[in-house]
This record gives sequence, C-alpha cells and structure tokens, in this order.
Amino acid sequence: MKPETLPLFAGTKDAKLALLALLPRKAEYPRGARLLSAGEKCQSIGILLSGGADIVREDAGGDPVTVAHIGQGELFAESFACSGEPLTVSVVATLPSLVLWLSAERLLSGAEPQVTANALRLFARKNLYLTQRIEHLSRRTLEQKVLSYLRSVRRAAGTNTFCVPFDRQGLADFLGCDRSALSAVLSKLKRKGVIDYHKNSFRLL
Amino acid sequence: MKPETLPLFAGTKDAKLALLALLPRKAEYPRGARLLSAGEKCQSIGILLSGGADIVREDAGGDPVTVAHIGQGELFAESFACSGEPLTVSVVATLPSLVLWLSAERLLSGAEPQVTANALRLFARKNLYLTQRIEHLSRRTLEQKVLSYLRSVRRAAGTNTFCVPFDRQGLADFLGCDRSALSAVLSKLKRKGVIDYHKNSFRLL
DNA sequence: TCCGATTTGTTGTAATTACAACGGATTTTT
DNA sequence: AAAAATCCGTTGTAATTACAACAAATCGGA
Repeated sequence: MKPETLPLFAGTKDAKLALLALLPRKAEYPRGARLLSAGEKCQSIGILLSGGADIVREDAGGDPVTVAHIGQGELFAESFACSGEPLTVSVVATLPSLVLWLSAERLLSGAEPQVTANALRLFARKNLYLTQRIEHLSRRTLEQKVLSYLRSVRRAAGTNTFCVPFDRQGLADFLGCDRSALSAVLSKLKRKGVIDYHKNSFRLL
Repeated sequence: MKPETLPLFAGTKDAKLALLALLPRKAEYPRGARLLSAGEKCQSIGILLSGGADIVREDAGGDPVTVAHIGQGELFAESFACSGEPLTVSVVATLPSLVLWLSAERLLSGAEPQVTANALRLFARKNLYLTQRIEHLSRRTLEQKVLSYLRSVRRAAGTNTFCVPFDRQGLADFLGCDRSALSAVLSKLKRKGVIDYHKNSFRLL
C-alpha cells in the first residue's frame, strides 16, 4: 500500500510532499513483535501499510484482552500520540507487518492544512464508530445488543438484507459476549421470525 | 462561561479573533428544547456554555436511550459536524441552556492552526475516553466491568483511594447495567475485601 | 428539627448469560 | 480425496443479572 494514497493525504496537491512534512519512517516487524508497549509515551502515529496487528490490554488484575484488530491501511495509536497520554494498551503484530510512523507533533503543527483537516475528519469518524459500539454494548440484554447492531448495519446499508463484517466469534467480541450465547440468541430471533440469516448475511424484517 | 477561555482556544494569541474565524452564533434554549434532531445534517459544532443537555438515541425498534450527558463547557455533535454524517442521535436540553455554535467547515479549513491543533487534541482525548469505556463494557460479567472501571480510575488518580464522578445510577448507566445489580456487586466485592467504599469514594486494594 | 425527596442497599424471582462440551458443517491443507 | 482445522449451532448447568418492590440511609429545605 502506497503512503501517498492514504485517506490522510486525500486532496493534497502533492501527497509526497505532504507526507515528507510528517517525518515518515517505515519499519518492518515479524509476526508476534510488539510495535508498542503499554506505559510508553509515543510520539508517532502508526499506519499499518501491510500485515495485521492486535491492540491488547494487559491488565494487572485480569488476563490480557484483545481490544481491537488493525487491518491494512488503518491508523493506530493516533489518539495516544496526539493527546500525549501514555499508552494503556500494547500493539502486537499478528502477521509480518510494515508500519509507517508519522510525527504527531508535526501533524498538530506544521503539516499542510489539508492533511490536518483530513486527520480531523478521520478522528471524527472514529469517534462515531466508537460511540455506536458503545450504544450497542450499553443495551441490557444480548438480544437488544444484537438488534441494536443489526439495525445500525441496516441503516448504513440502506437495505433489509446485508452482510456483517464479522464471523460469529468476531461479532461476539464486538458485542462483548460469548460466542455460543450469541448463536443461541440469533437462532431464537430467527425462530421468532424477527431476523433471517445465513453465515454473515442477515435480513432484518 | 466565556468562549475565549475554552480549551479550543488555548494558546492562541488572540482568542477573540480565533473565535470570530469560526463564525460563532449563540443561541438560548429552554428546558426540554431539542437542540438537534436525529437525521439532520449539522454543519456546526456545539459548545454548551451553560445549562445541561442529554444525547438521546430514539431507535425505531426500541425505546429512547440516553447515550450521554453534556455538561458545561463540553463539545457536542462535533464528530457528526466534522465527518459530514447525518445525526443518529438527538440532543435535548435538560436545563435552560446557552449554546455556542461554531462552523465545522471553518474549523476544517480556514481556522488558526493552533485552534485546529487543539481540536485534534480534544478529539484524540475523547477517543481515548470512548475506548476506555468500551473496554469496561466489553467485560463479560458485571464484577469485571466494575473492577475494570475502578482500576482505570485508580490509574488516573495514582492513589488507591479515589472518588468516582458518578452517583450509583450514573455509574450503572456508564457500565450499562441495572443500578440495583451494581449495588449488589459492589457490596459483594466489599464483603470479599476487594474494595471498600462510602458513597462515591472508593478504595481498591 | 422535622418532613419529604432522593439515593442507596437488600431481597426474591424469573430470565438471561457464561462456560464447557460436543457434533455437524464448512474450509483448508496435505 | 483424505485429513486436519476451523466455524457454527445446540445442549445442559451453574452463575449472573434484570427487574420490581421495599427498607434504610442520606440529603435539602421549610
């Protein structure tokens, strides 16, 4: 994936130049490598050019929890880098990965205005995504969580039949529940005639 | 609350000027008024100068749910305004309120760089806050949710004794559970000697 | 201080969910 | 094609939680 084609540089006259202003560094990591560790302060925004990684919380009291997955082209650690807070999570490569590191300081001052505006938009979008997930997670019962989620996907798709970007385990993680409990709720909803589904294709009536 | 003293304008040479570049409009709302309605596209970022408001989701299938409260000095609708997405929630005044509306378009291009940088930092912080809440909400049991939350407050406070900024009902809403169930879990943890508390002052051992 | 209102804890019950185990289906690898 | 691995739904059980109702404690005026 070419850095200049990233959404962050959309609309710039010279993406290459805009990129250089952010002091880019590329780094390769083997599978299993730690890109960042909890407790550090990080000055750089990460962009995963290729490969895959997990954001992991290793809590003192509890066992480690995978908070999110990072796919190709996605930003990570941007909030920590831009807010100056130390990391509360670690980032671990699940595949051999190529990472582009960009200076957060430069992004905050000294970058092309178009790039900063893009960043603001990206941050806003992520906020919306997080807020939506919170709305699903806040429902009291699993059935409500599932319906809240399916309705949000339907709204985004604009059709009653749509696909979800998860397998069952992924959806269970996203909704903060057990996979088999999710399966049970889904088939109950199917029996009740509220939804229909096959694999990750759903219909909401 | 004076607009020029807002964090958004911190570090500007002339806060008044920086404010004017964002085409500010002030508006007053009586208690119960809708500041924004789901489905609209909003071009403006809201800042609550005084009063109080709730962010409410009115779902087709379910009853309305209060997603968040907005207090004095807080931003709202900023993510929708900056990303261009239509609102999925409504905003309702719970008290007579004074709102400062600022042009999102201007913030994205044409604002003082310092202001844009401040916005980026604020968005980043909100991001972290939302992510943390998701981590709590994702735990499987209420006990884990509570401990996850209390540990995060302890980490922020740096001491084993600390106060939480919620009453019980507020904490229950934040953790997505029933208030009495929360009370029950808290006293179980107290009996087990894991925590101690009185009102909203907690000690985590 | 007294009263009313609000907040918080407790109890009981019904419903929900986690968890583990298993079997069938599907996919991938050899 | 066979074997292995993964994914998915089902079942049973124990634990958890929602929910409603109520009692105790706390708070805020009058």
